Amino acid sequence: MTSEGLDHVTERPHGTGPRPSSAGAGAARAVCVPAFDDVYREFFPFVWRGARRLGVGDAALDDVVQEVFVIVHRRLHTFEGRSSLSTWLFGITLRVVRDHRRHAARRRERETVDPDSLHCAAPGPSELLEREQARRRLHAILDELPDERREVFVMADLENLPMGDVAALLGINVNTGYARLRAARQAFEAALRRHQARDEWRLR
DNA sequence: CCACCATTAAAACGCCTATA
DNA sequence: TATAGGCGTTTTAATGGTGG
Repeated sequence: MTSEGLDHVTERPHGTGPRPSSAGAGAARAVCVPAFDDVYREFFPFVWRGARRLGVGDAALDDVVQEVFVIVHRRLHTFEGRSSLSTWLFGITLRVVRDHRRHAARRRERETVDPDSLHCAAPGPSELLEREQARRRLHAILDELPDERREVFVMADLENLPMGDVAALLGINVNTGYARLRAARQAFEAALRRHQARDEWRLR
């Protein structure tokens, strides 16, 4: 589920390995800034998915993603390679989504996925249907999480960003990030069980 | 005052890698 | 191949803030 894409441009696969931001790297790092077109092509699904999972409704999704890439286009030359490109992009996505949330709240039209809509999917091939239902369920459960936990959960678990980067992006202590992630996982599992139990009950 | 929750620091654990 | 060390992650306990 991770966007591999252009991550190689900034080296470092997700997970282990020395962190590019680790102190003591006295040697100058040659930062290869990728072309905007390549970034757009490679990371559009990543940004789209991230914004969706952070709670942007279908109606505003295109605008939010567009806004992200407008900023990326403007700021790409400032990318220093201190984190991976996907982390940098997610930071921008996060700020745009938060702005969107504030405006949506002001307009009293925060967009959420109606959990009941889980059962309104149009008929089709069973596999497509199952996938669509799983996607809706995921978003319905994510909508139940508090924003702070949702952000950590989406970045760390769903997009596989390293916790150090997640914490830095959110401006929190890394252990706080882990505590939130743990709480989010527990809440997610509990919600998943609730949804499954409700489905089984309805199918009787 | 008390209970609850979030945050933080520290310790413990497990995995990976470099080296002999 | 065995082992030491590094690093990321998890767990636990302490602390502070907030609401009833």
